[in-house]
Amino acid sequence: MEILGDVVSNKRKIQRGDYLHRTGTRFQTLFAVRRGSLKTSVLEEDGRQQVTGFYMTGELLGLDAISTEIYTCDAIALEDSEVCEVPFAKLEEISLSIPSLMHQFHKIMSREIVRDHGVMLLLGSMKAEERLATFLLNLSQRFVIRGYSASDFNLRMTREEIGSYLGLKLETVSRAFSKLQDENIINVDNKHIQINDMDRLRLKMGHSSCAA
Amino acid sequence: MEILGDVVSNKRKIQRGDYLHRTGTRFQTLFAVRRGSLKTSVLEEDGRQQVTGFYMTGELLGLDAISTEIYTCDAIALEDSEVCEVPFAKLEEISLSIPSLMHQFHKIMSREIVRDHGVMLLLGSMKAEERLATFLLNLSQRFVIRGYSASDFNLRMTREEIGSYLGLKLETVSRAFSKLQDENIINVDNKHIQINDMDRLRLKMGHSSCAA
DNA sequence: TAAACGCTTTGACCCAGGTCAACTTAAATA
DNA sequence: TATTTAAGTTGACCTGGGTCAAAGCGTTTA
Repeated sequence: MEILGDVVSNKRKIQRGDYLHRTGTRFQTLFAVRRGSLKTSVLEEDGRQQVTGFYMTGELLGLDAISTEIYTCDAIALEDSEVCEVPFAKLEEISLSIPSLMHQFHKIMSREIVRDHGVMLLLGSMKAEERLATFLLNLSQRFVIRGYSASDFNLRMTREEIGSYLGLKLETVSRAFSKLQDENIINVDNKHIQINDMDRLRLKMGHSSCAA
Repeated sequence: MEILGDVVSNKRKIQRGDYLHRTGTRFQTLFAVRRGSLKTSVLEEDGRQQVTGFYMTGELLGLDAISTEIYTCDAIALEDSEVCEVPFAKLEEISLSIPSLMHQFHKIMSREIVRDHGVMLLLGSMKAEERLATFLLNLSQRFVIRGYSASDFNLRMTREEIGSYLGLKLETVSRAFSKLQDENIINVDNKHIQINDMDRLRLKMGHSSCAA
């Protein structure tokens, strides 16, 4: 990622709620998040919408568009953010002369695939509470990596967006938050989350059946 | 894909039920399916299993392993099959001198991401019947590309495997098959599927609510 | 040919989570 | 500061699909 940032950099500010790119428009650049956070979502003809990912500092958007050279999803800023444009053709060109850059890029794409498989597992086989626990632990981990607290953070997305990502309705997300709070595993104050008992939250991820 | 096949080829036969690779083992090669079909699945500590993909001739397995250099899922043959080993280091090396090969490879990885997003949409927002319709149409399309009939084919996987992939129980899959047959949209005889009304099947994908 | 096994179908029942609605709180706008 | 609007919580009720059980088939093994 650092290498990427050095290679090509044309910064772009984007305000909360604004589109970074839209489904169906021509693809030319990837975007590296420098500050803030974004969501990506796909929209079906019948209006159904599914959030496919949340992106924070250092993460890369647009990988899906390489195959058809058209963005396959919308990317929208969850807060005022800043991204770095990475012209894809240029990236490919440069990686021809910097093998480690190419290798790094392959790893990043692969990581995206692994992440998606994780979400598929979550959507395919987990109960509501397990999904939310998994989601919170994933966020927590990503905050830690960026030097923030693992156990005290603010959500950038709404209950509805979380629900869409987790394959749940917003009411179910809200109830799952309340349940975890009742059990003293987390504290919820609107978007402000505190994790009181990381271990028990981890247990929640695993097996709902085992009478936690 | 054809280029890939030319570049590196060390064939390997694999019998029905055998593992092509296992979760946790060291990654060195991608695999291109030459004949037959395979499934990939991830296994959780608590025994839960999720099928993450079905692969047929010409498709590429192992992309998930690039990021950690360890296979993140099991790959198992659904029938007697043959794959072509593609040493990844060699692929990267060669693509340095053949830009079009590198570009093609990037497209393939990207396509996998798009495919996964499609599955996420399916798992996150579709009803049982819609999921099955989507699945059948996807298979149909892939058979057509390979020169087989779009409307008459044999499934290689069990109801349980379909269920796992679609986030449903095998009984639900079976019932959804029966329902589509009752409506004369498809014919089901065990693993033999005939699509009688492609258009109505497509409608099923979209909106269950609209009283089809 | 029988026995055993795995896969599939179907029915009866139940519950997690969806739906609908009322209300509360927070944030944006005037 | 009041007013509107968006976001979140909670309750009551309902249903799609999970669960459990029984039976039907097809295929392999003895």
